[in-house]
Amino acid sequence: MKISTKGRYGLRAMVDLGVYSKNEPVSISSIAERQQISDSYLEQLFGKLKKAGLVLSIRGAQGGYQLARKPEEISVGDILRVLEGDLMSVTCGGDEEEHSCQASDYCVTKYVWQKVHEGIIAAVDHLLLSELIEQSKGFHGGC
Amino acid sequence: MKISTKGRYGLRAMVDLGVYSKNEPVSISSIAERQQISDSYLEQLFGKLKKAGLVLSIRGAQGGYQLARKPEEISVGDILRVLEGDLMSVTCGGDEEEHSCQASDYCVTKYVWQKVHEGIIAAVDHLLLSELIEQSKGFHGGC
DNA sequence: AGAAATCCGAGTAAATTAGTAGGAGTTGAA
DNA sequence: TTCAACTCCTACTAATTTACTCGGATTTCT
Repeated sequence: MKISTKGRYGLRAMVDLGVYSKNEPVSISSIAERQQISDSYLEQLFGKLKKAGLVLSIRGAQGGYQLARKPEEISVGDILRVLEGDLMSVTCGGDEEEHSCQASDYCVTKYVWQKVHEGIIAAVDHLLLSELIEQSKGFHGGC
Repeated sequence: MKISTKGRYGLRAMVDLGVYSKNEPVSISSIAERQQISDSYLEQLFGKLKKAGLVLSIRGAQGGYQLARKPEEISVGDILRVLEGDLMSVTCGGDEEEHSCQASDYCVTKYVWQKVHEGIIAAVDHLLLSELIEQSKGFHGGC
């Protein structure tokens, strides 16, 4: 079980965006260069982040992206949910309701996934982008 | 982010094994039938569980598997770690140490994965197989 | 002897992930 | 007013991982 590059790259990119945001928007290519991520792949991620309302875009030359909210109002969970989909599916069998436990909404392993889900959510929803940005500023960028 | 069939099937199988353990060993084929999982796939999973010391095997006719420890001494985390590998890799870049953060053992996103990891571990290590077995007995098997 | 089981490793099909490519539309500035 | 720097969008492909299957060897009870 691990987080995909979407989540990893996206989170780094959002931190980068926070760190390098002045008054002007930040371009994807500058983030990509600093973070050593492919331009076109990052584009895709920002498409999702924009659609989810976490960033704003300014088109055209000298355009780029900005955080849509203050970084203390964006949690790591917000970001990861957009990029990773559900952080932990809670269904028992697979993605959909299974024949073997259709009637009862109870099921042993579902209980387990529920607990794991709660653990993850508690962690990521209490971590704010602002914290990461501050830390990152102190520590000279990096991965 | 989700748990693969290895983890899901394996957990169900371990609960099943606990529920149906009397004095005799329980065969893979019987578990597979009750849980609607392919025999040969389950075999693989039990291979891992055995190697990890969570189950014992008895070979030959009328052979099968038994829990290696009392179910209250086996946590869900024990099982999932065996079947899923690390529950959450904590490295920042990918699987290995990356050039971009080799020197400092600090890195912003690594901090995030660490927190997520702690959340997951806290959840699964406090859930005991015995609890699931008891619940499952009450609720007529199922997924 | 023979059936019922574990054991073991190789092979494969399907799904997902990761990343590319190409081009259309937008805008600021020379 | 043209050009370059951007976002935006969608389709495609390569690589990796997952989810199995298959065949056979070995062990052991009856």
